Amino acid sequence: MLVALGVRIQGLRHDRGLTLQQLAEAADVSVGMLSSVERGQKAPTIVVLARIADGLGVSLADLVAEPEDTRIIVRRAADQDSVDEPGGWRRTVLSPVVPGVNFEWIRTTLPPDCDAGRFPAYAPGSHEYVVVESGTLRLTIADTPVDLNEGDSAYFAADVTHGYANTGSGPCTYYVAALIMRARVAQPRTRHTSRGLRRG
Amino acid sequence: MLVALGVRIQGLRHDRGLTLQQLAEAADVSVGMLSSVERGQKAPTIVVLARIADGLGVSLADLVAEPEDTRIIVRRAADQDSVDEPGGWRRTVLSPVVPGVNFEWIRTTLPPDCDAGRFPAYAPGSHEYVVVESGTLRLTIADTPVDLNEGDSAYFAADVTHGYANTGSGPCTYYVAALIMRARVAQPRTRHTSRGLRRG
DNA sequence: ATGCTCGTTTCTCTATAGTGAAATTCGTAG
DNA sequence: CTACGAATTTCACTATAGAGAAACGAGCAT
Repeated sequence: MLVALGVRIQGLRHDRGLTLQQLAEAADVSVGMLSSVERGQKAPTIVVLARIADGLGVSLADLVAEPEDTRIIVRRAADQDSVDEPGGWRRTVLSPVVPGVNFEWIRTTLPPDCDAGRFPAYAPGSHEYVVVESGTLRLTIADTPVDLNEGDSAYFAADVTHGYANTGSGPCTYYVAALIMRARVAQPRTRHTSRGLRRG
Repeated sequence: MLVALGVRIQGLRHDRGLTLQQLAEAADVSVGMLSSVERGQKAPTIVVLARIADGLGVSLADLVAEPEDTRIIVRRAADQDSVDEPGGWRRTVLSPVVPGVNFEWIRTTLPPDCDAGRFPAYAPGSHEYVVVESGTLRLTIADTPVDLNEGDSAYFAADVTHGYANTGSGPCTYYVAALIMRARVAQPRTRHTSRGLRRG
């Protein structure tokens, strides 16, 4: 875990063509410390890690996030998951499942006067973007209703319950792009970290 | 900066109804340390911060990410930036600018046989998603061309040069959703410089 | 009040993060 | 092969993170 962070930092440094001392100066961290961190031999405090991130021009969150590996994924129209829900509405998932990325892109068509129901609150930091292609969509964020017409777009923080409904007399088609943060709920506690035997 | 992290941790702990000792046990961290961290009196190393994040059931990246403040942003169709480029193609930016979120959602229409040109490589970790609404789109990732027809969607890592072109005889309309990572190039220390994002 | 429990803070002490400079490796030129 | 400059690693030392337990303080019952 430490070495992974180290190689990640080193990779970013090499990408920018920086030497240890250059980055050390830019990040206001000693060269030796930087070297140790890159090789996973020392665990930096968040303050120095934040300085390193700043020196690299990335956010601290970016540094600790797992790196991306997949390169190109194409989903043909025929391969896309189209779900015809009982209520007469149709959803098409446009985005592929990419490990480490919590992005979903969905095209939905609702028949006239149809309520797609409410969705639960996602973890803090989740966002959703909506664009209406045709028709009228009533978006309800927590308890606040917003009416969107053709061409309107909206953004909202998705950490509250939210619902979609077609309030018009014709069908309504809209796109939803969602960045969902994952939040694990109180796992039975991993015991793989039985630290405490190294203290004398 | 440290106190901000502290109150954030404390808030998450209170949300879960945990006491210092409960979280300390769940996170395998001493109570005193946890207390100090919550009040910003000590700077934890990433290993203990990772354990704390684990105990809270959130990812390390979630912990260090700035909290979201904006709640709902609506952009009416009339307010959206529609740019008619010289080449005869039209771009509409659907996503609003949200601080801290590097997400852009754009609808583009290209006239027949039009090349929208190539875009530079973004920072590692950047992604793009594409959906073709109508027509035929030739996507070029690095040197790999991919042809997308109506309804096809694609994902690719945007840290290489990439281009869009309409190779068909009719107009082509497509959506691009982009998560762009920011990367600064070796500035002379501190001072958070701007972050200019733009996307075609 | 007195005693009890729960939650938090403070205390002591050891392990280690972090610095600055010397030592080492590694190209590359002479 | 030797010399030299740049990049990285090792070394000695100081500051502090982190564990463990004691001390503090707020309810709450008797």
